[in-house]
Amino acid sequence: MTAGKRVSIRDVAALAGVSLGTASRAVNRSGAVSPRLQAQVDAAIEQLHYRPNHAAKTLRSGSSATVGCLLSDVGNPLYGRLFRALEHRLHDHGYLLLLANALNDPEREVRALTSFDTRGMDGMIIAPGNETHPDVLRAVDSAQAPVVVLDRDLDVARDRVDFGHAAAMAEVVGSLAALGHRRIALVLWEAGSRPVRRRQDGFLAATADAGLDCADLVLKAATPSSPVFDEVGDLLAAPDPPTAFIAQGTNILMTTVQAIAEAGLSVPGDVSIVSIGDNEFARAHRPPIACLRMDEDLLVGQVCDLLVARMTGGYDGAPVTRTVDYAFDPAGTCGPPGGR
Amino acid sequence: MTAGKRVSIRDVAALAGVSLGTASRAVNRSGAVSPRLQAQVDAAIEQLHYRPNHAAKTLRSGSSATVGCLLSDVGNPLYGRLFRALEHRLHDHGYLLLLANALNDPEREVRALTSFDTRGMDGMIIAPGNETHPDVLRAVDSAQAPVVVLDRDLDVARDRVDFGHAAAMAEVVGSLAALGHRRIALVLWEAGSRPVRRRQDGFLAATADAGLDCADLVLKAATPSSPVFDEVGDLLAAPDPPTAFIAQGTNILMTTVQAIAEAGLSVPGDVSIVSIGDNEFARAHRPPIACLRMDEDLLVGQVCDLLVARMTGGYDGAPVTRTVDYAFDPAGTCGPPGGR
DNA sequence: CTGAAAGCGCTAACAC
DNA sequence: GTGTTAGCGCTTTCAG
Repeated sequence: MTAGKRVSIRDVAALAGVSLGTASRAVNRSGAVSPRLQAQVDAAIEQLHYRPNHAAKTLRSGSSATVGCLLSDVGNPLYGRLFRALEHRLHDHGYLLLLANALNDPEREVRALTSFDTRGMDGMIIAPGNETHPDVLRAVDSAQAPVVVLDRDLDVARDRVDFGHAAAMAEVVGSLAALGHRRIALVLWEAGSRPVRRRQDGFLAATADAGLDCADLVLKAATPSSPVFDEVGDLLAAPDPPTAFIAQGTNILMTTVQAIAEAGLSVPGDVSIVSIGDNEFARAHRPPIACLRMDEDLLVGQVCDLLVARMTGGYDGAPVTRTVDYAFDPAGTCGPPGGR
Repeated sequence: MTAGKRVSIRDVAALAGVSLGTASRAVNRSGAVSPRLQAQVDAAIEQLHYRPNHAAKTLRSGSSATVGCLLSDVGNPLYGRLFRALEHRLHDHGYLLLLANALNDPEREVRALTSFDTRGMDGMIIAPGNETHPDVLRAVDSAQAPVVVLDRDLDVARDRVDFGHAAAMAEVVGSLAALGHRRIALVLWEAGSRPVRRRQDGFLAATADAGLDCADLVLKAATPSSPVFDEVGDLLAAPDPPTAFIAQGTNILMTTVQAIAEAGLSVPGDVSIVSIGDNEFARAHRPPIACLRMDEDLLVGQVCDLLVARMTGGYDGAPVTRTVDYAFDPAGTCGPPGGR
């Protein structure tokens, strides 16, 4: 709203009666400046309402103090919370976060990646939905800045932070099997990406290990927001129905719970249920639904440590992969299979 | 990952055998360039993998092609979806969106605002939680770029887009009263900000207009994620209990529904329920919960039209305020009060 | 239609 | 400690 010409560091230097260089050093508190001159500069800044021009700084210094974040959709609370945590953490290191929702569209993913590159991001945190699309791979590969790939199987030489999906499935299945369950269902959504793939593989391996045959109990919804009401109902009405459900995502979890209730079954009396990931619904449910929990701080810490080390030159060796595991507490909605 | 010096437009010009100016015009398709030279430049771009440097462009041209977005929390799906829609729309106009979550902390809000200013945002879309904090007001007021304030009562001379909360409450209350309800409860969370304030005021006005006295039926949770299970239960157990609930936000809605079920009441047989805002839970519920719906496209359209007009100089008159109304369909969970 | 030249605001050498 | 100077890569007059 304030009119008039934009004030530059030159104006500050002039008003403070110092040189350009000293003004710059004073503004950024880089290099040593005598207390007197520092005070004069501070006063001038205050008086003129001086704000450094970020574009000029970026151009000259080569660093934008910005990290690009490519996610499929912050409309999904999981990603929303992740972004918020990343932002918080990176802010402490002096970085701002630029967010791009690519909605799993390869074109948008490429566009976001090149945009990050063009804008001179100091680093990128990415979880593209298209793990094998050549254009996406090329864009990731040719990025100038360090990249951390988040739980995706991209065939590029980049740092990664993966979720321990298989271990999590093993733990849940083991826990349910120990309670006496022999028919366990896994309900997730159809997607080509790592999390779903690994969960399914892990589930099949874990059930096989436990001597169970549950391959017919893997249910796939078309999208994360497709209701699975009818499918779960059918499963429960079929001969030899599941006595436990592992459900991924809020919507699938909700419609699974609805279908169980509709079938006249109680939780956990008749049927046990486990949510992959924590969410509001699981917490609000009575009793609270047993969850595979991801420690957000731990996750974000791993990602940021890796990225910051690269950005600050603290590490420039071969790409590394870190795995972050889920924690599981069967309390609440897991119990012995009901006597039906 | 590619090593070597960053390629500049100079390199492109040199390889294409044209001058700097022509290269720039060709790259941006600004000004007229002969087809022959255009082709040569295009070839050089391709060959060198040239990417324009955004900082330099911004510095020189004075426009960053970026819009700053200040929200309280994208972890809240409502805001997540809003951001996604804004991003989509503004992208069509050539802008990228920078997101800052301020979590209703005035310090972070000021920081985000000055950060936007420093970085030369072409525009800002803001919904600060602190509507009266002097530092926040000053920061909003002194921003260089056009600002659209989203559903907040900020005392600054800026464009605004407000939600029609009072009209929405009038419609819902009218609809419930017409069904025969005389005891209607409003459950929301304690916050100083416009949406809650306007809803409460609108509700009280609408119930008074309908000749109802429901002032004792306004329930406030401490935070959007505080369960209201017990409070709703108490309300239902009290003499002259409500026969209808209007609930704001997923978590409050869920715990309200839980409490109703726990009290042995059915929806909508005994008790009617309306959700302020659409969400996954409301959709997954059987029957689907009646919602006050905000047309996201309409909302985002209003915001972006206003902002884009300002940014492109299409409008520079006095600040304007637009109101976007909710749509309400009582189907699903609204019916006549139950015979208890 | 094309080329030459100026400079956006800042930092980082380099001298003093 | 402080001042001077040279650009970072780009757009944009201004001549031709």
